[in-house]
Amino acid sequence: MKTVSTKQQQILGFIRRFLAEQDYPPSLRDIQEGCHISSTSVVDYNLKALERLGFIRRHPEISRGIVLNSDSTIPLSMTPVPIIGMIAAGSPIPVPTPDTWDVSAAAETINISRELTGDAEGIYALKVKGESMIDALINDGDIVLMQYTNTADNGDMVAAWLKAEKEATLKKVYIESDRVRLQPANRHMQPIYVSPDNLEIQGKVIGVIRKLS
Amino acid sequence: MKTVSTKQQQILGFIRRFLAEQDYPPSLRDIQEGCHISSTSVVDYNLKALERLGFIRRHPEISRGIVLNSDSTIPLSMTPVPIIGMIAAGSPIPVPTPDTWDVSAAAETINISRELTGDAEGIYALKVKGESMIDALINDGDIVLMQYTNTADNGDMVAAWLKAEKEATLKKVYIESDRVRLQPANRHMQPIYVSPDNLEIQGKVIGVIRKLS
DNA sequence: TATCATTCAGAACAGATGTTCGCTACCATT
DNA sequence: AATGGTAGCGAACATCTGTTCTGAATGATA
Repeated sequence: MKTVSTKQQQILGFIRRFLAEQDYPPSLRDIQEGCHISSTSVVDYNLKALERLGFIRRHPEISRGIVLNSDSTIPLSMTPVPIIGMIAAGSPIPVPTPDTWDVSAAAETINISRELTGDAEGIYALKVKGESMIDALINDGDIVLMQYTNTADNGDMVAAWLKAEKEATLKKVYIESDRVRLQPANRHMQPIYVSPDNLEIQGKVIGVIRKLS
Repeated sequence: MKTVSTKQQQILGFIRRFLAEQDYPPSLRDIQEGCHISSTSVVDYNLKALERLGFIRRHPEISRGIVLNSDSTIPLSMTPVPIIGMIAAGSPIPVPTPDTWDVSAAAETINISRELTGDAEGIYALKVKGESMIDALINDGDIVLMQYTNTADNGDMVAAWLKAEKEATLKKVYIESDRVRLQPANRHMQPIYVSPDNLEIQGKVIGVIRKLS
């Protein structure tokens, strides 16, 4: 393993935050809890990796003997984004809570270049389950980058929940006089029309990532 | 006890140094060794005092959970000086070693305002024993502030060791053609003359402190 | 499928570390 | 001399904390 994994980035970020807040370094168990890691051995394992990669220095047998190396800053060009759950046609869309913002609280994260995320807050990701989003040009296994919002401008691609149909979908929204047009990204497919009352916008899609092998 | 004792200043200084060097706070035992304190309980005792006085914050039951408060800097106007021994007419003058420079290594220290010490390094103190220095206007129990040096300029008050007489004395030195004049601070008293070979200058007197109750 | 490296889980261990307690020493005051 | 507060000593204790070990998933590779 030559590159720093997302878990290691979480740990690194946690140490940095802990240091800023407490003014003393965290213990393994502090990191364990803070990053929701199951065992101290896993923390140790990853800290060793981080040390090997030169991000931190450790003082053996000394409590809280973790020192951040000056160059341990995660490149600003990348930012970890929490993957807060799955999105599928038939199941409710996971909604981020203030807690899930925290990268260290997420079970899974993905590193996104700043070019995609910008500087915005409230970025999270959903993993697409099933092929129901095909008409949005989104396939099974894709990662959808979301920006938290309750509203949307015309033309925005959003994650929408259709209350009556109990269906999640990714579409472009166009607000028309008394109804909302949900337009598939695939221009050859037909839009659907829903009443504003039936629509719940769960977030704005700001990107899609497809990892093929 | 409303004021911070010299031992507490030592501890404070040690914590600051340790933090600067290691980037993580010291344990009680680190402080114990670093300040040559006999028991961790004494460290704990003084840390509690320091916390009460607002110099530090402590996180109970957390290893190295010591945080310096921002205002915990020892006032620059004061600097602790090690008292490395006694000076008496008939006994050799204690000579400072590189080890004794360290305030935290000294058995006793005294806080001196910077007006007296200046910014110089190699400052130490001697406690005067006996009344043999009366002619230097120095009494029993006075503290003599010394600056480490082997040489002296004309007119400097020095701690001198007369080899032949096996005598320690505090006098002003004036180098004359082939001899050295040792002039008492008290102008009414007569100088003595010694050969340069018979003279060992142990340090320059830069101040005298007399504590009268 | 078989194999190997990576990552993790869980537990146990040993050492590091903060806390506490009874006792002593010193010093100023009564 | 008696007293009380401050400071220190030394040891014991409980917890915190880094380390280690065995075994199990997991994924990539052949």
